[in-house]
Amino acid sequence: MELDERNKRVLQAVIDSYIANGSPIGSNVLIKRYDFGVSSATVRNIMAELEEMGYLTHPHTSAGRIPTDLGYRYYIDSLISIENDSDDLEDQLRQVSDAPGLQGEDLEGLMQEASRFLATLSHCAGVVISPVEPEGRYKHIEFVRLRGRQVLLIFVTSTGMVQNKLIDLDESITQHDLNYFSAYLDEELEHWTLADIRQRLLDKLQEEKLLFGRLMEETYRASQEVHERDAEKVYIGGASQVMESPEFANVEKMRTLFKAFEDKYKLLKVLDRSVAADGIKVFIGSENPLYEMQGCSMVVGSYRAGTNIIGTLGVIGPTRMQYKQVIHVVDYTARLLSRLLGERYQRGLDR
Amino acid sequence: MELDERNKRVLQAVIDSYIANGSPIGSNVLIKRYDFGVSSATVRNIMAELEEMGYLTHPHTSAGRIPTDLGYRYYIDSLISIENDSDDLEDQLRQVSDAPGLQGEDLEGLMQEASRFLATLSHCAGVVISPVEPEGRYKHIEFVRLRGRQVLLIFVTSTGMVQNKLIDLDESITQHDLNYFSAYLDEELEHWTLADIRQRLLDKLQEEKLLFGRLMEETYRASQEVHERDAEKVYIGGASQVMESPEFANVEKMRTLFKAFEDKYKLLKVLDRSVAADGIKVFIGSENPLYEMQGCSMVVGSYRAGTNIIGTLGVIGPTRMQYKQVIHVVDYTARLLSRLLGERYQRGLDR
DNA sequence: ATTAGCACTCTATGTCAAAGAGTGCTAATT
DNA sequence: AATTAGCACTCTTTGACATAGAGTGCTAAT
Repeated sequence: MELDERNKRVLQAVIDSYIANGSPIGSNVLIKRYDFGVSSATVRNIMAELEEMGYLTHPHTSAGRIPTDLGYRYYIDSLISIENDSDDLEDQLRQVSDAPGLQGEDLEGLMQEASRFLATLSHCAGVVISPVEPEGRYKHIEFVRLRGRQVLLIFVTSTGMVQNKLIDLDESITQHDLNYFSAYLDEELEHWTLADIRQRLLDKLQEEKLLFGRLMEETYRASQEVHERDAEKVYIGGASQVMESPEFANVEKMRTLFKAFEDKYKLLKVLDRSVAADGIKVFIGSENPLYEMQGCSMVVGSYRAGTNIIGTLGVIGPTRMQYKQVIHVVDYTARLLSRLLGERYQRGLDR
Repeated sequence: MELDERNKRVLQAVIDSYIANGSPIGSNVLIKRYDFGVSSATVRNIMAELEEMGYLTHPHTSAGRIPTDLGYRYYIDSLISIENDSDDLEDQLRQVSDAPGLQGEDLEGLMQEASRFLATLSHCAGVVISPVEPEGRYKHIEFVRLRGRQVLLIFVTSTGMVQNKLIDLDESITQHDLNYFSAYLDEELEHWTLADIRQRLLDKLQEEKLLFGRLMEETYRASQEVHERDAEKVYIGGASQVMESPEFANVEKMRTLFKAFEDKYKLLKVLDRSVAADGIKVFIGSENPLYEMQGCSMVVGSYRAGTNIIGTLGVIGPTRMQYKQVIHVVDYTARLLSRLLGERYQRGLDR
């Protein structure tokens, strides 16, 4: 699959041009816009060659060429240079990332803001998955008696994540007893990892069928739920951006995409799985792991706390997107989010 | 604006028919489908009359009639009978509302589920605004020392709402001191309403510039934030449903609508304001308080805890929607949500 | 190996006619 | 006086057809 220099240049020109204008591009237009030093007939031959290799195609005989998914693949792997970005974009990035909202305290707000940030700068839908906290360990459980048999359970991890659950007991219990039980759990569970405490609770539960049996049981169940519910959340921002691009003039296509957006769980799985490794990944059209999105492309990256990858983010848009810019935006946002969350996690450390 | 019985029947027939089929309806089709006991010519005269009164219009001379917004208004106010619903819908409602998801513990999940419930049954986008809790009173504040100068503040109301905030102190503080301060606050603030405790904290803050000055200050700030952040949230479910209806084949129109969906704050204001009163409200086309939605209709209602209205919910869809069914669905969902939340609030009471 | 030239293909656009749906008016009927 | 039959008129939709334009692919010449 080696392409000589000239063929590469033609392929690049076709794809650049198609990305910019969205219309199939023919040999005449091509030599007018780019200077290859050869005639249109030669370009035609080259294009035919590229088509045979699977990088280009044309919608019908008398139309110009457009890239195939394979063509885009080659383009991204070998042809685009990430370095020479327009300063324009760089400025815009810095400007927008200084705006308020990204600085806010609220994790939820930050996620939402980040997804919107991605969307506005990439003109695609922005997707951010909230961080998992691999460092999280048991810190504290608090029980608050609300009314009668209703008790609020509050679960705190060492990273400051808080989850709560309402439980109904069979019989009333005093706040004093609750405090006692809480102190007991704190002692037994301190510093254990989130994964481990469930087992430990289970052990305790079987070991001693004591006064707090029922409460213990509920605590166990809660810890399980906390584990499940804390499963990462998916934030989608600026979905309406994708409606801008003419490829989605077809309403049916768009509906499929938006349906996929609504099934956040599926999206989560796909995004989570696909970004085990480092760096930015691009899924083009049919490469897309989600069937509903095979007409789209996805550019995804990951953000981290220290050395650990703690979350995923990216954009979803038409296959014909400005890959160069979008890759840069995703990369930038990933770093930005890493920094912002890093601040958050580090801030309280002893200095 | 009095219409005689026959005119009413014709208007109703036209609107019913248009809602069902989406195509303008002419005099011939009308007399074939409904039996008025008069000829098409007479019906034509009646239609012309209705048009002059502003209830009907036609897209061009040789097309049939379609309802105007005013026509829909009259239809909803005077012509549709809510009672005689199809048993079909009733069955469907009961069936879907028994499904899991609506029973879950998580408030956030419940809201999301409810919005989806509305969407699937109405074939419109479902909107639910999370409840404000007028009954909420101070219950407990817990401080958890995470690392060094970082302290997690957890705020609990009597209704079981939990909010948390991370604060950075200037100097380290022991968990023991934090517990002391927490106990102090519990004593000082117990049973006060959420609105009042902020003032009370402020008083305390000025009164005693003691050891906990900084902590108190942060607590005050947190209480303020909690108040603001707890502002109702907007949940939109099944937005892709509206793409089904042919009136949104126009992508530009759809984009406007989806942009409006993204600006949840605006949506919140409008929905909140419009449902001060009781019962179901319908906004038709240009009646819509949101400019971006003037091509749409909104059916909104409110849900309650006891006698207090605590939240709003509804659907947004094309002006040509199945009002009768949709109104019923919104009403049903409002009651359902009232019941589910009622259970939640009541469950812990002493029995 | 490159290129000029040309036949060929397919789309996009515009025009035209015919069919169909529906109206509004008039004159006749009840 | 209200209703109706009848008819001319209007406007959209559809399909057929011609034309212009863009672009290819092939062949033969360079």
